[in-house]
Amino acid sequence: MSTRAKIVSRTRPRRGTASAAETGAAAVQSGGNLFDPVEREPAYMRVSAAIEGKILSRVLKDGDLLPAELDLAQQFRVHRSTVREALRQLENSGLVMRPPGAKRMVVSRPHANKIASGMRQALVLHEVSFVDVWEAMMVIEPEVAALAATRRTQADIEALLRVHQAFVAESQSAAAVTLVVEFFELLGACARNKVLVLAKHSLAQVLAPSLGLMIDRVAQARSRIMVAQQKIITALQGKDAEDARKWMAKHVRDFKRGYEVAGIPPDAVVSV
Amino acid sequence: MSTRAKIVSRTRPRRGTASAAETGAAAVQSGGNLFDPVEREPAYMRVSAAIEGKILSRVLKDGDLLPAELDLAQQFRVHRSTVREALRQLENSGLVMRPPGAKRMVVSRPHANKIASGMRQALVLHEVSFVDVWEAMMVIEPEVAALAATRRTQADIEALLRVHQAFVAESQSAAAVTLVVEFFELLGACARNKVLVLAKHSLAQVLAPSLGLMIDRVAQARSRIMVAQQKIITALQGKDAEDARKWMAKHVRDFKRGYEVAGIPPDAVVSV
DNA sequence: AGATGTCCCATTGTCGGACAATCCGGCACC
DNA sequence: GGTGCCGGATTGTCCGACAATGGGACATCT
Repeated sequence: MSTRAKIVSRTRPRRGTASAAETGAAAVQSGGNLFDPVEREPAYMRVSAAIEGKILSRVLKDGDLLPAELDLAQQFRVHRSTVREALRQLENSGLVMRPPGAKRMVVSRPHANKIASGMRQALVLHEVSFVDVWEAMMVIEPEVAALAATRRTQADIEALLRVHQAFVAESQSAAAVTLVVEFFELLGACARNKVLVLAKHSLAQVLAPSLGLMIDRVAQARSRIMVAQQKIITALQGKDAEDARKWMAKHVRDFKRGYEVAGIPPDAVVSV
Repeated sequence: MSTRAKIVSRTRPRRGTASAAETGAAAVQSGGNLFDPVEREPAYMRVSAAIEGKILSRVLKDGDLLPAELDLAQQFRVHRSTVREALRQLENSGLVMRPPGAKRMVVSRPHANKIASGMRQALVLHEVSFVDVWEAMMVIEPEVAALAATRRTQADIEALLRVHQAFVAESQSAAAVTLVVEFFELLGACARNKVLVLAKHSLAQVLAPSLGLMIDRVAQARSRIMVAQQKIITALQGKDAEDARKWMAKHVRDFKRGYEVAGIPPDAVVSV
């Protein structure tokens, strides 16, 4: 035994590291390796996985509030610090959150924003270029517009009109970009498809900063955006999917032209 | 002062709670509220934000290894537990990871898998239905196929052929689903667009489980998949974007038919 | 009654310190 | 060259402590 074992030699059970070799069957199949790598998973992982499991299987529902840290620590037979590390993971992935100015944490469904910011991080770090994002928009947005045309309600139209008019009014201010993005978001909502909304949302997030730059530099950008929005709304109003698709495609294509005119190289990577 | 202040009244600076009221300007604009909510952000948040910043701004590059926990603790003037909580956040978001069997953590770009699993969680918790996912595939996959047709290399074709043949050979086994998914992934790679690959990847992940179910239940599913893959490969080989798009659309449409035949209700929500 | 102050407790955020397990590099030994 | 042992570095986990805050319950003031 090491000489470093000072005074006390507390035989602590080392809870996190023992139980290996669980998948006894099918050992001699994976590429000739007789043994699988022994699995050593830290306790904080297991704790967070356990809680995550309860959430995903809806034993813990949206809005429920989690037991206190000490409570959890006792249930898992683990120290509070360990529980806290697990909680930080869950908090980060958006599965639990703390309403501002509250102590206990509550279970929550990750909001689109959470996913989008993760996506943005990934894209930034993978040095994705502007054309990549644009291409994705070119694929998704027109189809979303077409879907929106068939599913929009009257309330949708009115909301879109409000945002459009706000853009017309404030097209010179710095809020213009926000309004353009909001128009896209709203249009996504009309399509009534959560998956596409999520994807769109991320794209918009990533694009927004450079979009602002472009709008500032290109004189006719604002008027072209106005026209496109107008045409799209009209198409939605007439439930004309084909027109909606067409105008949205034109709208998105304009972005690229705008970037060219603004002198932003198309392979510029998106950044924070 | 509370009677609970035992013996020692360590005047600890309470690092996390002080510096409020930083945005002095523009106080009287947000809906008539004179004051912004005072910002109390826990120290572990600040630490993780600080490290995240260094990563996103590439001061810490992919592959660099992070300073030791104690080191960080000293730099941030904070306890090691606090640093560890911050690290758990970064680890969870995929910005740092630990190569199996190493001590120090290394900076890493979040892999597509990481994002996809976050996306999957979100979709599950938002009770997204199968049609939603399918609709998204209907939008994305054909366009990706078209892009792939114009950009594929000879190596791509060969890789696709290998997977296709593996599917033909093993189409009866349980590995069949994996191979179908892999075909999609590979096709995405041909399109040379990271954004679309990311989106596709998530969709495939979400769809895979129920897809397995469907293939097992529907007799002619396998042969239809074979034909579609064959046609798609041929289209890619001839760089025929239009054909690629058309066959992929057919391929994806088949999935829905398969679900109908298999008796899986189209509005069944995806699950873990 | 309603507003306000007081006291206590539960819970979180943070800290200091401790130890075992493990990885890694070096060094003697065969 | 391979092998085994040693010590430093670092992580995983624990223990225990305390301040700050939120939330009640309750008394008090008007």
